[in-house]
Amino acid sequence: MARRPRPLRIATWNINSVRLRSARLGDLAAALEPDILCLQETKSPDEHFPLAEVKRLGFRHVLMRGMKGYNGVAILSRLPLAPVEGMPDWCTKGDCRHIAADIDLPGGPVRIHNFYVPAGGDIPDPEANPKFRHKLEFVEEATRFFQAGAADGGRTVLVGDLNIAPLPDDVWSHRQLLDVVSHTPVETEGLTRWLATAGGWVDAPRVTVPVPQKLYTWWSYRNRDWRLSDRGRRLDHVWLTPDLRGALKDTTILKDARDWPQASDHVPVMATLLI
DNA sequence: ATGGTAGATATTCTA
Repeated sequence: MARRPRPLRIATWNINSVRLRSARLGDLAAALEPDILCLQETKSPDEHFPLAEVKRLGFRHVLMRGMKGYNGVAILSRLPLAPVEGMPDWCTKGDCRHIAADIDLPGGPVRIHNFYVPAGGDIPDPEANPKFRHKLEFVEEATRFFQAGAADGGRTVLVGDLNIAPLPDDVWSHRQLLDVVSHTPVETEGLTRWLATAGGWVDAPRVTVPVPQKLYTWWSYRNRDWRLSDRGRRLDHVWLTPDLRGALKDTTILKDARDWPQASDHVPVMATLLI
């Protein structure tokens, strides 16, 4: 008798300070009911992470990698997690931009990679701008990591703020953003090479909302009225290894979160798998 | 063409 597949909801959110916005985690949990929630830009050393609050919300299993002031990632889970050890120190900077875990599930584990790719500064020139060079090198290193077989075990979900909007319909104006960091050809081509690793990742939100529909996950703080101007970009991603393509049931982009009190400039993205 | 806002931290960096 075949086991009945059950929904597994995996969400990602650049929270832009977990200490400032810990109360919004309850709003997110109520709205999306994720089983797994991956955070980026927690901006908190691990000893100051609001762990008790997160556990009260039902995320009893938490892995984090934080530092003072910047960066920081975490995986919150209702299901048991096993940390994946021995991951690279990306660009040898020790700067808390990646954490990985195995979720214990019937039929075997599902591996989660949670990434926070460098934003890259303002000037899209790797010679003039070390932050942009770091971004390109980070994406190349991640590409080599998966080319070398890091997801060959299958059943892998890669999420995070990748800080690149790869497709023309992932930005409000393809033409006007071609020389803006996050949508330059050198970045989108780099992300496309990363996407082609692991046998070809499935870009989950683009399965349920195909091009040429516009799809954004981030709206700048520097707009008078983000909804009216709608100058968004799709910077936050959920990718699946090909063996999970058939399990993909739906995706959700929680646009309403951009209007929450003290909103993050990113909104949560979730994939529902039947697994 | 420019500057606009937000967060952590410390008087500036990152986004």
